[in-house]
Order: sequence, then C-alpha cells, then structure tokens
Amino acid sequence: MALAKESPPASSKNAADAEAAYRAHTRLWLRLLACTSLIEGELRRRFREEYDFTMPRFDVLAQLDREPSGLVLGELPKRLMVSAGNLTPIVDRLVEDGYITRTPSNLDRRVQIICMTVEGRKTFRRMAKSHGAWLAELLAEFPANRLDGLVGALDDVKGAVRNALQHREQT
Amino acid sequence: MALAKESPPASSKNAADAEAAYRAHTRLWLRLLACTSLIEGELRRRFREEYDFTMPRFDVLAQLDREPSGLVLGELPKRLMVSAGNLTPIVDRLVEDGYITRTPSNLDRRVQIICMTVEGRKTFRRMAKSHGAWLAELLAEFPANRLDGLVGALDDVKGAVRNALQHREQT
DNA sequence: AGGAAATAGTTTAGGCATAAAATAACTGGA
DNA sequence: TCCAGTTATTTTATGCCTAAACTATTTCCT
Repeated sequence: MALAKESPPASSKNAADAEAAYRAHTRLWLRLLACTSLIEGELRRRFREEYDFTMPRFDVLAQLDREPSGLVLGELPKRLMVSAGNLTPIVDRLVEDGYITRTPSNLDRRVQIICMTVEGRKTFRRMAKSHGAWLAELLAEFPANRLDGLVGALDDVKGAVRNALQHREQT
Repeated sequence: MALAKESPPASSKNAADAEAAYRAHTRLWLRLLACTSLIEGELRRRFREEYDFTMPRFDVLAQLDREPSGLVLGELPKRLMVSAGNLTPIVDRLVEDGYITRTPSNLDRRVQIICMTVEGRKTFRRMAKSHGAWLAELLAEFPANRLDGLVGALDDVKGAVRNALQHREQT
C-alpha cells in the first residue's frame, strides 16, 4: 500500500476515495476533540470552583498517589505526556503549597525525587473522589454496557497512532 | 437511580459498585484524553514545522472556509468552544498576516464581520489537505470499517455530556 | 586524568486558554 | 429624552504548553 503523505493520489480514479477516507478520519478527529474539550472544560471549571485547583496539578498528584516512595521528577513528563519545562513551575507551586516534597538524590545530584506529603495525599483523595463522581455524572446517559467497547476502540486508536509515530520517528 | 454527586454512597453494599462505575468512567476519560493529546501534539508539531502555523489559527480559517460571505465575529467562540477573549489576539494576527479581513458592521457598530481573503483561502486549502492526510496517516492502522461505529459512539458521548451540562445549568 | 557526549532539570520567548472586569454601542421603557 | 439593562468585543491577570537554549552533573572513551 502506498503511503499517502501530503495529498491524495491525483493520478487515478482513487482520488475521490482518498478524499472520502480523509473525511472519515477527520470526522473521527473532530469528534474526539469535541468530546475531550467538552469534558475537559467542565472538569476544569469544577476543579477551580470547588477546590481552587487546576487539572495539571491534579494530574501530577495522581501520578504520585500510587508511588509511596516517590517518583523521579523526570518520570513525570513521560507519564503525563507534557514537556519537562512545563512541569517546573507546576511542581514548584505544589511544593510551595505543601502538597509534595522535592528532594535531590544523593546518588546523582541532577536527579530529584518528588513525593506526596500526608496533607497532599489527603487532599488528593478528596479531589479524586469528586473527579470520579463528576465523570460518572457527565457520562451517566451513555449506556454502561457500551463503555468497555468504546474504551477498547480508543485503545486501538491509541495503539495505531503510537505505531504510526514510531514508524515516522525511525525515518 | 440516585444521582451520585459528590461521593459514592457510603451507607451500603453499593459503595463498591459505585466505585467500580467511577473507575469505568474514569478509564474512558483517560483514554479520550490520551488519544486526543497524542494526535493533537503531532498535528501541532506538523503545523508548526510545515507551515509555521498553529491549530487555533487553522480552526478559525476552517470555520470561515464554508462562509463565503463571512461570519460575525461573535459566532466564532460558540463554534470553536473557546472564550471570546481568547480569539481577539488570534484574529488580530490573522488580519495582520492578510488571511482574513475584519469589517465593522454598519447596522450595529459593535459587530464585526470577518471574512477570508483570497490568499487566506488558498493557504487554508493547502493546509487542510495536509491536515486530512496527516490524520489518515496517523489513523491508518485503525480498521476503516470500525470508523463509523467509533464516531457514532463518540457522538453519543458528546450528546450525553451536553445533556448533563444542560441539566445542571438549569439548577 | 581529561574532555566530548549524554542526561536532568531550569529558563526564556511566544502562543493559547480561562475568568472577570472594562469599554462601547444598542435597546427598551418611564 | 434619559437611563437601566443587554450585547459585542477587548483588556487584564493568571496559568498551561511548547521549543529551544542553557546550566549542572555524570558517563564514557581514549
């Protein structure tokens, strides 16, 4: 199969087919984006109103919650799929606010270990419970027996995109 | 069914069920977010590298593309689901760069009509073609015969969330 | 040992996002 | 008319996000 890279093959009767495929993929993308921004906007709003908190801060705490012994700072950008530079001020503020600690490793002075404080864990658990309830409320109308199927399809999308990216990276 | 709002019912054997439901919904949300940010990140990267352009700018042009007679500025925040204040500088720059025009209405001097220029339309069409091809490339591995089903499921998710939000708004 | 390359993290510059307040123009009624 | 309320848009303050350049440390090679 030829790899379409920039434009649909203009040479043949398949141009129309290619356009149609583009549209189908674009439609999927637009739906993904619409669902995500709808939900994200509402979650953001509630985090702010109810806890005066932001989602990126919550995401950092969520990663730390399952790591009793803390986490190397460098793990965060990978897990949260954000850039490292972005995290610096977010982690700074979480430290200032007493939710996490940042300790330089004494094996390698470049490395920092971050760890949730007792207070941070308590706050996080409270917010996580709301977070789950908010999602359940927002998605309540979507039939529960279709959840797993949808999650599976999204896993496949994720896998497909990851593979496509990896492929390209080797170029 | 009782409306779970803040926390799962602590009173009964159903607490575990509620927790399980939260997890299912949370799982769906995390997949949505993962797919969207994976694709969005790659699209953003390519827009920047290939066209020195950003997605929000592209999104504005996309709305204008189907409106030969232009669009009232106030329509954009609604259609793009972003705040009005956000659009001001984006529109400013698109005008500066010659992709669109901004004309005050003479029926109501508060209102502005924005309209794509010929140059803007040409540039947009070129980028839109790439955009479609990028998506087709990224999603190539996902079976084409499952696209429609997934789009339908996402439409249902979107509808469910919209209804939940409307419901809440009336409160 | 000593210097090049790699790695962890921060800083900088620029753009996107929101909420809330401000400005300007219109509308409708006393 | 005038003035209170509404609507369209911009401004301000704050935070997230990236890419690219930078600092500090470690590692690896000769």
